[in-house]
Amino acid sequence: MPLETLSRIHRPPRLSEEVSAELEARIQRGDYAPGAQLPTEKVLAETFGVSRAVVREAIARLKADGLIETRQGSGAFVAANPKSLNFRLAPSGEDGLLHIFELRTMIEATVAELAARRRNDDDIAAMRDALQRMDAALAGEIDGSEADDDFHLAIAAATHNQYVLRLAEFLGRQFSESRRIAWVDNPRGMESPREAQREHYALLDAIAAGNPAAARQAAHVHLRGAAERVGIDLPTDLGGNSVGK
Amino acid sequence: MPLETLSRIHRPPRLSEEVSAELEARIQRGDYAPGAQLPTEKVLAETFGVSRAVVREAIARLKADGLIETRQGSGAFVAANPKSLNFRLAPSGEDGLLHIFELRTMIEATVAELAARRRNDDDIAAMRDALQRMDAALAGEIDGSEADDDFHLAIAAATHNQYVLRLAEFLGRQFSESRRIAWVDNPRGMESPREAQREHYALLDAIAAGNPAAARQAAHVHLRGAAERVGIDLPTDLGGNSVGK
DNA sequence: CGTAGTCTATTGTCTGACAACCTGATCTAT
DNA sequence: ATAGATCAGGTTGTCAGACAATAGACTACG
Repeated sequence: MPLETLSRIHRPPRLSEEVSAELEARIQRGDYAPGAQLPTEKVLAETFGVSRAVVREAIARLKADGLIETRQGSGAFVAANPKSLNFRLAPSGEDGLLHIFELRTMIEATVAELAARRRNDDDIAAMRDALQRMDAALAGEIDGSEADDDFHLAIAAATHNQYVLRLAEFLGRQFSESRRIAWVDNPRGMESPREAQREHYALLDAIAAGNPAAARQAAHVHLRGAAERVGIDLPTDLGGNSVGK
Repeated sequence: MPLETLSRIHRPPRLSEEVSAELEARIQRGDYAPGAQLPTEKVLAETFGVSRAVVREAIARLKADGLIETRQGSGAFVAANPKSLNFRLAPSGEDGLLHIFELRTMIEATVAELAARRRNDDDIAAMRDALQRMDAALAGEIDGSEADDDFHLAIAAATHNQYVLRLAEFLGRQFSESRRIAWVDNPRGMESPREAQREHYALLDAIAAGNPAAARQAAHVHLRGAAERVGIDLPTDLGGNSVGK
């Protein structure tokens, strides 16, 4: 058995993926300028030595990513704006984590405020359930991060706006990534989840009471606390803190 | 030319898109549980009454989105975590556009508030430049949407938070999509860009003056105006409107 | 009981063809 | 001569059928 076979174990050949990767590289490299027309599928197939079906799948993938768009009868074109089409949060630079916490604070405070105005009994029940599962996790010393996510998603769901919920889901995934990073940098922060849980209940109470200002404030307190637990001091100019004054 | 042709202008039929949308709906609805095996391409093709090539393209798209994964010789399976891994804004349902405007209002108001606290002279100059280019576009009856985007991005940049800026860029692209859809549904909205421009200058003034509450308020007024111009009445519970009281 | 070989089902790829559509050139009528 | 209609070629979208590559199950044999 040649070594090549072994290497293929974790690198199974997918022609369409190779083609789409090559095309993406050419676009990012600027070989095909934004708005320019790509070679025809026929030409691309001959260029890469594959069938037109493979080229079509590769193009379909790039089309799904928003990098190119096709017009029947006309051709395929590089998207006008091939900037960062994917939104990923990778903490980079001195203020990376700080800026991520700022963003999260802004979003969650606004979401909490709206949730306080629109929540119904079912929404509150979902939040309370998540927190109780987190209590159980706390008592059993097991992982409660999933219940934590569920709590924040329940708040977003309480806005009764599908796009707010989807943005919260999207950002939640990105944040859980940075949360892991913050955790390895400062494991101490994970030792005081009970403090976070108190803040969670304060936030729940404000939303349940239908007090938008208090909900916004509680979200700020929680996020500020979460930031401090990983050694970050949030600036005071994010708004919301002055609401209670 | 039949009316049907006109309606197709903003609803071109794409079989693969219909199939992928239907499959995605079924997955989100839970018809296919996470980790479960999908019907074979052959079966799906017969079910939808299309060719296998169409089904393959639909699957390729969902695969690119991370919703499903395929194994040659085995089958296609729903991803273990079939939440919306990608964040797309496609207005769907009765309140689609309304909810999108709500989200945009929440984000932009918060961003404007922070920008009012952190902007420096360069930031203000960038905003003013974008608005002046929009004035020129207005006078020449040409497209000013790019300058519009630049203005909103300049506000996001004034927060001096890289992630806020990137989120604004990301959402801006998604919004420009829905803006086109809103435009074909209600072209009248584009006939009063001067009104929007006045709101822009009010927003700029508030940010330049360093007045966070006024900036938040101005952002709300602007977004409410933009929504009204396409025939949407935003609810009054989004916050911000009570700041001035 | 276990193992190797076989067999079948499924996805990946190829080929060829036709349909739908766009673009530009040509033609025609005013 | 100009504007609109018509036509031809090219491009993407879709279809149909076939074979290759792979995975899983089944069977026969030791």
